[in-house]
Order: sequence, then C-alpha cells, then structure tokens
Amino acid sequence: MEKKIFIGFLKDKGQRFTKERAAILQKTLSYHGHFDPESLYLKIRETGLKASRASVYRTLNLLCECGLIDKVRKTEHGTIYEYTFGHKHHDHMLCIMCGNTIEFCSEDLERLHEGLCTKQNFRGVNHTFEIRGYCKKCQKKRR
Amino acid sequence: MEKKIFIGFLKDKGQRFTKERAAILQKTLSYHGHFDPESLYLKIRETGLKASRASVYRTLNLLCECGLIDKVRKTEHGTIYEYTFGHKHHDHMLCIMCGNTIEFCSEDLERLHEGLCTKQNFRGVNHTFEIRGYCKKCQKKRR
DNA sequence: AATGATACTGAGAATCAATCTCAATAAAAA
DNA sequence: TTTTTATTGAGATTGATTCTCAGTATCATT
Repeated sequence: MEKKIFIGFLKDKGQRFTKERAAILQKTLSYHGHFDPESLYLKIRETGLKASRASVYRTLNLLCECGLIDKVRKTEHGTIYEYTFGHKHHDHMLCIMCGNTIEFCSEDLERLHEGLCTKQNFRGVNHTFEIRGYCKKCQKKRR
Repeated sequence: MEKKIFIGFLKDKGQRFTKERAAILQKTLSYHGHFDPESLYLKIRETGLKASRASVYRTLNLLCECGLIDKVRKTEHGTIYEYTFGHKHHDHMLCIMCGNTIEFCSEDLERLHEGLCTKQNFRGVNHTFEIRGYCKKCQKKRR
C-alpha cells in the first residue's frame, strides 16, 4: 500500500523507485513510530542493505512530501520523524527529565483545532501539540 | 523588573551582570515577540553596543533558564525565541505559504491541557500548540 | 591599592546535522 | 545500441551552535 503510493508519487514526478529507496522505505515503515535519520541509516547497514546517508536524507524528504511520514520536531540532536500514514493522529507529552514520550489521542483537541481555525479564518492542515513536564515515574524520583 | 530578575538569577549562581549581558537583555526585551539570535546580534551591533555571537548564544541560554524568554521552535534556519515573561501565554498558527505567524489565546486549550495531564498522571509544566495551514490572505492567492 | 581567585569575553576552531557537488552508474527512452 | 535522464555515494560544504583558551574585568580579602 505505502509502496504503491510512493511509487506513484515518484512516477508523477518522473523519478525512479530504486533499490536504495526501496530499502529506506522498508526500514522506515518498520518503525511504526518515532525515529531519526542516523538510526535509520545504521539499521539499513546492519541488515546488509545499502544506502548512503545522503540517500537517506534525500529519501526521507520525498517520503514527507508524499505524506507517508512527518517531521515531528527538531531537537539539538537532529530531526525526529514519524511514520504517520495509516496511523491515527495523536499528540505528545514529553518528559523533561527522562526524555520519554507519551502518545495520546484527544477528540476534544481535534474539535478545538477546528473551532480555532474557523474563528481565525485559518485553513488548518495539521497541528502539533506537545505538553512538557514530568512523567509519572519522574514525579516520584524528584523528591 | 526583568532586569532585577536576571540579576538575582545570576547572583544566585555566582555569576555577574556584565555590560554585554545588559545589552543582550535590553535588546531581547525590545522585541516583545519572536526573534532569532542572529537578528539580535545584528541589532546590538547596529546600536553601537558590543557583544559577540558567542555571548549572545550564552546569554540567551541564561535568559531561558531564568524564565524570561523561551525557545519557541527550531527551524532549518535556527532557533526562534520569544520574550514571554509578563506576556500572556498564547499559541501559534503558522502559514506554510507565507511563513506568517498568528498568535492566539484559548482558555479552552488551557483547560484541555489540564484535563489531559490529569488523565495521564502527567505533571505538565507548559505546552506548545501549533496549527499549520493557510492564512486568510494565502487562501485567496491559492486559486 | 595590591593580591589572588574567579567569572567573562571574543576570535576562531570545532562540532554536527543536513545539503550539495560531481563523476560514475544505472535505468528508461529512442 | 545509443542517447538521455535520474540516481548514487564519497567527500566537501554549509550554517547554527558550542567550545577553547588566552587575555581581561570584577570581586573579596588583606
């Protein structure tokens, strides 16, 4: 499914589905969650597949363009990507102590998104909502 | 007020309020909104004041630590800061066509923040909510 | 005022993610 | 087969940010 979308997207742009791009797509989809380009690159090498860092970066940009993945946020250590296609939209809580991420879905938030856009005459395409604070475990550790 | 806070913060850490830091603080506060380190650096030089880029970066980190300013987001062109102390918390809509930012306040969102944290046993400290899409003007341009 | 201890500064080097260059290669079209 | 065009990877480059470190400024104590 995803493969078909990607190939179609490439074809429309007169671009090719090479074995490097196939490898990058495959490993990207294997994440079902957050990942970063360097880990993806290493994962590809571990498996014996081949693709350079340059190709990884180039292909991740293509995958973003065609909507299979998204950039979640930029950190001091680089960009975090997420395999979003076919996954329900969710938002994040980020623990500023242990760095853990909690995902959650909120219908109320989706409704609020719509309401706010209507009020401001803004055509919202998507959003990110991130709550920073202390997760359950770290609240205990703190004292 | 802000100056007093910054000086107190520095004193607690056994650090000093130098003229470079004073210049950086002053120009930072003059923004009342978003800015980036390079613009700040240039603004300082224009005024005849003196501070190196290194000092700008170092001081912005201090100002974040003591809560006078915040990092809003990292972009491909660097980090966006915001002078937040004494400013009502707000969130952003970002036009992906013209790059313009719309600020808005939402009590509903604040309530939702609280509700979500309670549900997840998360102690939320702050949040960012960003809606990306097309602003009023760009919606017209698009057709 | 002199001394010693400590913090601060700026210039340039270093870091690191991300992009670019470009010659070699592969795939598609003619 | 020949021509055209897209892709690749190694390494260079970029650009934001941080680090280094020698020289300077500030503070505390005599």
